[in-house]
Amino acid sequence: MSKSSINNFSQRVYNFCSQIPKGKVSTYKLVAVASYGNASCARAVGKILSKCKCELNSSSLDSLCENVHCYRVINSNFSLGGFTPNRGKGSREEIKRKKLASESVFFDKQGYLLRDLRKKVIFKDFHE
DNA sequence: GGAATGACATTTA
DNA sequence: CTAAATGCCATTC
Repeated sequence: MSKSSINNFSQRVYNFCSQIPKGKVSTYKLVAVASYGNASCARAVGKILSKCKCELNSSSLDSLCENVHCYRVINSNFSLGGFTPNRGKGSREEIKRKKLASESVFFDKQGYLLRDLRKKVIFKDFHE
């Protein structure tokens, strides 16, 4: 019951996230606006993406994330956010940064998107 | 149906 | 920029 009613939400979240092109990133807020109409459900978006099977087995770092592009979604304040609050080397946040760095999207040592890139790599042009 | 949860956002200090 | 407090909402227990 609780699933079939608003399940479109999860569908849209995955759909829009897969629209983010390589070399660009978006935010939970923008995904929320695109999939729900406003940013109030940004927190729910994160919960959905947390289950996009981004389990990183030490064997294969490049997992199913490639299909969902969930690592291309960052916080609205341009910080990496997401993946896990656990910081330090070897953490998932580190891997998220590496993945984005491989697409020329760099973050400073504090975990914030470089200012020069903020108006260039933010993707917001979602479509149905 | 209700309480707890979380890869968030905004405001204030 | 950091930190704390408050609001938000789909999902989960």
